Amino acid sequence: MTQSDTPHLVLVDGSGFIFRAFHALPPMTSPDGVPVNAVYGFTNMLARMLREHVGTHLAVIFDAGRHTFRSEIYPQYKAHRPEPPEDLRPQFSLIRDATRAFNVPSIELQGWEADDLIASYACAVRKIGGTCTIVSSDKDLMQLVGDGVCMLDPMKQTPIGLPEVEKKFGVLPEKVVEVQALMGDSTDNVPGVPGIGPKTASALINEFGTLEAVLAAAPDMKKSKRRDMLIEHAEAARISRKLVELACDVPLPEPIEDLRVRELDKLTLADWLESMGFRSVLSRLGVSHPAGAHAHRVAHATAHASINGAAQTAATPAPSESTPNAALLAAPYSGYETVRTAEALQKWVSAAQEAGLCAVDTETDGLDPLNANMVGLSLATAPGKACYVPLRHEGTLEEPAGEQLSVQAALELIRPLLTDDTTLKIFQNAKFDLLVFDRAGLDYASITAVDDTMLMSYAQSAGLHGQGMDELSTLHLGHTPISYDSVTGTGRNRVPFAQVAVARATEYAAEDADVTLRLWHVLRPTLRTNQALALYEQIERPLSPVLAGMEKAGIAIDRAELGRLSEDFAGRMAVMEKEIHAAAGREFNVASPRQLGEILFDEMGLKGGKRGKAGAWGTDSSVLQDLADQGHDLPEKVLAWRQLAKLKSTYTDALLRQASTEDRVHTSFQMAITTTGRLSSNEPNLQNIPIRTEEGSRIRQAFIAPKGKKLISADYSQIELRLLADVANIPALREAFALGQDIHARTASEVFGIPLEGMDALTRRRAKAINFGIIYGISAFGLSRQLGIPAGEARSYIDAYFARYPGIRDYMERMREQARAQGYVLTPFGRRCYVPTINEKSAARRQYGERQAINAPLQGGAADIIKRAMVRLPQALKDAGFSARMLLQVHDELLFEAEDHEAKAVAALVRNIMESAAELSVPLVVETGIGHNWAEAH
DNA sequence: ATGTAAAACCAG
DNA sequence: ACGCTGGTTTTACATA
Repeated sequence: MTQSDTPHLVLVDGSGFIFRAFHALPPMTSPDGVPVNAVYGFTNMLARMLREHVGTHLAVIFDAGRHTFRSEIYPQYKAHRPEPPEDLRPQFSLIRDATRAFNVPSIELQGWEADDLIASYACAVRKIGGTCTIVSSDKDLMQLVGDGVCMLDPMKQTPIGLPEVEKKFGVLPEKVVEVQALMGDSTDNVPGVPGIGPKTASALINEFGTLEAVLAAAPDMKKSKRRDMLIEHAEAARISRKLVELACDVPLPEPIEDLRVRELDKLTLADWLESMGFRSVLSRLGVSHPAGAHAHRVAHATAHASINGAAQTAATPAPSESTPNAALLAAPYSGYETVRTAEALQKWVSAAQEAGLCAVDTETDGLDPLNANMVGLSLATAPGKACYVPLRHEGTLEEPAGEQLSVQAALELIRPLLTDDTTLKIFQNAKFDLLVFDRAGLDYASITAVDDTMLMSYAQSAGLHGQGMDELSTLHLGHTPISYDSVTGTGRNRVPFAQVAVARATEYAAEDADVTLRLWHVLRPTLRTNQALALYEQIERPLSPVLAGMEKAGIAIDRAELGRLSEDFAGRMAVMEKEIHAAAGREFNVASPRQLGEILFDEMGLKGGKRGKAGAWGTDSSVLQDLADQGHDLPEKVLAWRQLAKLKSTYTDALLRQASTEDRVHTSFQMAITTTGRLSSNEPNLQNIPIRTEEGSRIRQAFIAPKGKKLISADYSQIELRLLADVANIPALREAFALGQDIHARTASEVFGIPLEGMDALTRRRAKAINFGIIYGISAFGLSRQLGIPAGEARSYIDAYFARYPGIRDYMERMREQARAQGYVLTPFGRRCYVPTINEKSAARRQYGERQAINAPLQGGAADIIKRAMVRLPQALKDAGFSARMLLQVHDELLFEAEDHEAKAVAALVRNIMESAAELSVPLVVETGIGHNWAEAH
């Protein structure tokens, strides 16, 4: 080591590092079975510090004990900290072993936090003219940055200097304590001033300079909640400042000169690394190592753990990484034509037909295609070559819209193009434009030869990124199109598209068509290379006009009945509200969970409250139900009130508002939202109409068939479990389905070893919960909570389940492996479901990714199957001579409207088509029902 | 005034 | 952190 006059002291925040590494790294164990992931991360980091010899002096600083001067002045300080997790506890002493093995001094001092020691060493080294690097990402240490002191993020290996501190706190390091005093810190229980967050705090400090100056200025501020809070909580802020300010004058347990970087004792180090199984560290250090054991990672850990992140698995290149050809990138996104005459439009139509393809886009005065009017349309025939046809622009006195074709005239000119099945029409989200044309007078069903870039992208990248045009353009073309907001303005400056100047509208709208066309050129080849062509051509693309028809049809509601329900709910809520206020002892907003929490747990002093992330009391239904079960009156009443409030606001009132003058509600199905291939429904969401409670089912009764007709419901029975039996190839489950047995009872019989005959309800319920749990990627914790049994018991159920059905465990592991290796899993029909979080460092997020990977093929496979049936059904109904219409899809259920006299025959046909939509190793079973309303049919 | 996050709860 | 996939409403708060 070189001697140097100006020491450079590296201080490693050992305590901070342990927690961060523990949560960031996958679980792993040493050869003798002790969890060591945090130790491994620490060892790697320390090795790196020594290898890159960033400093002349080095020490690792630890916390010592829980009691410090901070808990003296504020007993709640860090009081809510839970005990460290079980897997972390044995690692604390191992990390101290690591410092010894590396011959690095470790320093701690009773009564002081590591942060204070670090601050004191930093001050001391600065005083003697040296420099200091603090290896930590703890924001509390950022106040020390500057003047020879900098920080280094130990995981990301990125420096934290003045710019980073300023970005984080909005002020320079010397003002950080002032900001922290105002904003507080919930993780350490530093109170701060309520209602003041990072933004407000830094704004105040930048204005007044110090906490004291802010507090002094508070009484003169304009009257506001903020002013009152500053005055009321001034003392809390002063205490907070004392809590966050680090002590610079702690006596140094080791003089700085003793911290000079020491020689490694390679044998000691190699021995220790060997005992921990850290062979990779050994070889990286260039220390010769004896042959032997290596780190054994537990079953669920990725094999690519590394704090450098160097060995991340690479997902298969997404379509985004394909290189668009040069012509696509070269043509400018400008120079578009405004089309104002029949002749000009005719020329564009001819050009499109000559090219054999074009992109089409419509502009409207609204986002609901069933109520929006066409304001203009655009065509693109080649990259960079596009036009806009204004139709309903209004213009102003200074800037008249100029000559425009009528909607009628334009439609007649473009009809031959749209109905020409030798010219491909490319849309981004075709369903929307189809319905816009339909409303304008051009039957959507007559539009042929359609491609949809949104669906082309979704079919190969669900879950990887959004499928909006702007996002796809930025991703694949490297070009960000003009935003809609910049054209129409936002907030109260927003104008309808019809009032946008035609020249500006042309730049925007023609570009959209141009971008759509270019996206097609990029996505078309990748559909094949990503093996998504069949999925797109046979499922997604043909489904689009089917959904358009369903949205257009809508479903009839019983307006009078919904009105009565609303009244009924309102009346009962009013009574309950009075009772609730009486029981609470004062009036409050029953709809406010926060106020309710204060009443229950602060004022009434009830026990059993849990605080959420933001520190607010949790008052969800499980909490209230627990309190009700203890005999408390108020929580039970609130539960009942909430149920009615939900039903009224979300369903009865909203449906009455949304229904058309013909008393039908028209949902919108989103085709490219979910990560699994499911549809979603919104405005209104008709996929979550209540059914599970008595009150809720009254709302379903208000969805009706018009006079002379019936509703028919057809739903797949246990489709996801059938897929599981098929995909995981579980003989017992397959047999049960083949025999038409009660699948949950059969599971109970297999797993608990009791006869199928006379199965008791409780045991069956447990088996059912496990079956569903498997589909969702179960944990013992989750199952225990679901069933209200101890976690240990739940664990033993799961073990018994896996012992009986080892194929399911294999399936789960296969999906985890696939997701890790490729970044996605596949449904049985080849749909890719990306799982972007699968290789994350945080254990929680990674496990979430693993559950997604297990669930997606089942949920997505079911979505594929019902979509296949939906694509076939309209034609099948028509071919059979039925006038019946498909109205809704609810994931495993389809709802139809049919003439009274054909209802039974329609139900039989529907069942047939749905059951034959896929050929699995287990039968698909569909149950149908017929009724005057949805509740009856289901 | 307008936008957004968090909490709560509806469905499969 | 705590089983998967969604959407809507409300409150509470930050920002224009």
